[in-house]
Amino acid sequence: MVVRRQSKIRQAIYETVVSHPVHPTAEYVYEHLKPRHPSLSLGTVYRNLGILAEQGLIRKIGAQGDADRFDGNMEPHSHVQCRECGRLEDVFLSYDAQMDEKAQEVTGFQIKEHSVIFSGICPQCAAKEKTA
Amino acid sequence: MVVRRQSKIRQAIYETVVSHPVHPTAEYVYEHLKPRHPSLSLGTVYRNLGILAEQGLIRKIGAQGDADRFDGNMEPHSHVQCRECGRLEDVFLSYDAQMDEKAQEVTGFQIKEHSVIFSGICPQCAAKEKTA
DNA sequence: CTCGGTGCAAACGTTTTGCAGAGCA
DNA sequence: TGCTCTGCAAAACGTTTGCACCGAG
Repeated sequence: MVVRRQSKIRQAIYETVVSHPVHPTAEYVYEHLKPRHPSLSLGTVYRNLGILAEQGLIRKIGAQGDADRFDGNMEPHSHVQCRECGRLEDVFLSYDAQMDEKAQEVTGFQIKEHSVIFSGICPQCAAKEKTA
Repeated sequence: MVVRRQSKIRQAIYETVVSHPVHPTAEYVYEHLKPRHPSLSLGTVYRNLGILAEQGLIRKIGAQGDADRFDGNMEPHSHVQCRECGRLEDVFLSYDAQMDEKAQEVTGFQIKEHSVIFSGICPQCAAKEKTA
């Protein structure tokens, strides 16, 4: 597992994650690619998502919910998750490096980075609640 | 499942989470209580952790790793997680409510709160790395 | 030709759930 | 007594892994 070869499937998986701003799960990527790659197996999707994340080409998001979700946008940014429907979206706010310094002082850890997840209600679910 | 009764086991589970600042998993709580409550079952631990979280008495932490972890400290605070050993600790920094306002403007979500997770290397693992 | 990648299926660890019986109010 | 809670076991769910074959370099 040292020198990686180029595989069509891995490329396709990568492109799926990058071009789908919904922050897909492995299952989602699998379902998306299955029609054009009928022989694709779910294990391969998991393996490649892991490899891509390890190589720093995509990122695994630590969100609430059952399945891991992936993000193809590597610019530092945060996420919002809807409490009702689980929808996960990007939030572009400037990265506050001072927080890392403060946390380092307080904890004694060598802080590398931080991630922020906002939690709330998305516009669609807010509209539904008014109806109900 | 509407009116809750008081059960000794739920009380014991709650106290375990509150008094163990390691942010225990369900498994941890189970192992901790098993000696004094030999009939305890893991399913009951999961059920009660879910109930306690739903009631706002404890909090489920969205950290990296296999098993869910719980926190009995309900004051708003953040967490650091060690990349090496997975250790999870509290970080007390003042809550920045302005971030919620900004995120609300940017996303259109009704933001209720945000959580911050720092990632880095804990002092113990940093020491080990020097040795290696 | 070699070694990494893939498909398949079995296995794993975590969490949920259906059920019958126990226990709190 | 009525309804919740518990223990148990099975199963659901997401994810990982062993293996034999396939395919890129």
